[in-house]
Amino acid sequence: MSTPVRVRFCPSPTGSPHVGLVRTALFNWAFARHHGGQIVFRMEDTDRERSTQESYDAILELWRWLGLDWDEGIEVGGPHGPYLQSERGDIYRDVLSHLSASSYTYDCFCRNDEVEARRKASGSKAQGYDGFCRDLSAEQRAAFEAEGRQPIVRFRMPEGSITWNDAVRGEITFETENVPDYALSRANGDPLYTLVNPVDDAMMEITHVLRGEDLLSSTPRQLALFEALVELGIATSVPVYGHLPYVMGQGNKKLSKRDPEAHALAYREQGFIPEGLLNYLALLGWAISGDRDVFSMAEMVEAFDIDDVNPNPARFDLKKADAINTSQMRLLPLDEITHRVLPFLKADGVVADPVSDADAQMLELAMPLVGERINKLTEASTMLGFLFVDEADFVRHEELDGPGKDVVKAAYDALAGIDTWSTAAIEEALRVALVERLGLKPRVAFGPVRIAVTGRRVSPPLFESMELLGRDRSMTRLHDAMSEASGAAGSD
RNA sequence: GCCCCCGUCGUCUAGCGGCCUAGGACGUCGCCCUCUCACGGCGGUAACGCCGGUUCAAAUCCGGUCGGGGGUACCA
Repeated sequence: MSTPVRVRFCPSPTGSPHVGLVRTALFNWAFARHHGGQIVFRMEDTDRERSTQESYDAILELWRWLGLDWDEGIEVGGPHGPYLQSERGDIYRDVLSHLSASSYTYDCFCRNDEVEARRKASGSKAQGYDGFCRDLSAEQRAAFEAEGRQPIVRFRMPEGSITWNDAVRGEITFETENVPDYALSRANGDPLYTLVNPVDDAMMEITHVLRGEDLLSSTPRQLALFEALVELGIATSVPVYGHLPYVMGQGNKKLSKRDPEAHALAYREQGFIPEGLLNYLALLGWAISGDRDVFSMAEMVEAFDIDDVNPNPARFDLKKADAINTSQMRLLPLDEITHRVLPFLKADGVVADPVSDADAQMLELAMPLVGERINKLTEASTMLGFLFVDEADFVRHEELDGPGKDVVKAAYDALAGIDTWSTAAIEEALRVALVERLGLKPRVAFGPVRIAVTGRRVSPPLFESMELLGRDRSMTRLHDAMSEASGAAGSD
């Protein structure tokens, strides 16, 4: 048996969580679960300026909604804590001192403008730090300190080349001459991502680092640091790195926080179900097979592996996301849909919170009519609202024209005479009166009636709706509609 | 500039040397079903960036080229 897999979620709590972040988490999750491994959740909040509690909360909320669970870390604890980087300062300082004692790092006193000036003077076209402070003499150092300068700590990149076998891209090599010495800490002593990310991966015994392609070019320096950590006994081994493709927006730019479709939590608000979002996101860079794209997370876990991931960037396509969500909705049993739709109905004021017995009863009767008709949870409110509203608050969202009013009148008259108020009886009466007697096409016949009774052009099936609404309320609405219509049509 | 990544229908992808006159899905177009909507059914549209090479055989391997993207921070 090989080493058990350990992966991590390590978001920075800055801003609203991005769908790309979720995709990365999903692949890590599926990978770990597929291999029976473990997932560590830590928060990378070393950027005090940008980290916020709101973002932190939003991320956890999102993960829970999606069902991306973890085994160790934030809120569940574990043997490698704390899992909040802002609480690991002592650890980083300690690592830094070990690194420094073994000359893996050096203090750098340079200011940016000085580096810039030197580059200009030398005519070099290279970017990045020039290594000026690599081998400072005691005198030079003393002089800088006398000026009151505070040094930052830089990692001393080794000579030669660095190669790794990327889990999604295969072998990648960088010459270290193209990788400048880089900063591990700020002048004020605060550790930077470049330090804390590999250090935590080492100490938390992460075996596979699956992350966004945007971090690919920082991998050689992390690998170099890792070698140092191994030498120092801080890390036991170097993890496998795999760089997942970008999630792109419109055009050729990566999906930015400014794009509305980038915000993962917005999908919940729009009525997506987790199964739908996750399923769609899984398709961005991975496929379960050549002829299928709707699947459960259990199926994904069963089938997923990292070397099947496609390295090309994927464009986020909202239309397809919608379609996948619809397919997942169709897979839910009716009572589950009802259960999930309820919070939306409450939020929209369609039903009271808590739900009254009468509303609960109506809902149970009405859901079969809309369960297969809605593609998002939010659609239930507009579709069902007419059944729950008080007559005094009922509004028709569509106008009825003169002919429409006549149809409603005919419908009213036809329904006034029926004995039993049932779907079949209502349909029979209306068909005879409107289609047969008046010779109307069905859509012309039932359209005005639908508007009169439900207030909308689009509704659940009409006859069933009327049965549920009941005779009195249906007749009242028909009556109101034809009266109002005649009044409104009078001037035409 | 330098370094790195990527390159199959409009989009997401299947394909890992012959099963490919390239398959599926979304989109789109047409038709059917139909009391609206949604669903569903049928059919059409549309791609291996380009040039060389390897091979009996290349979308699949290699090289180049072009194109796109990313990095080049005391951000992550």
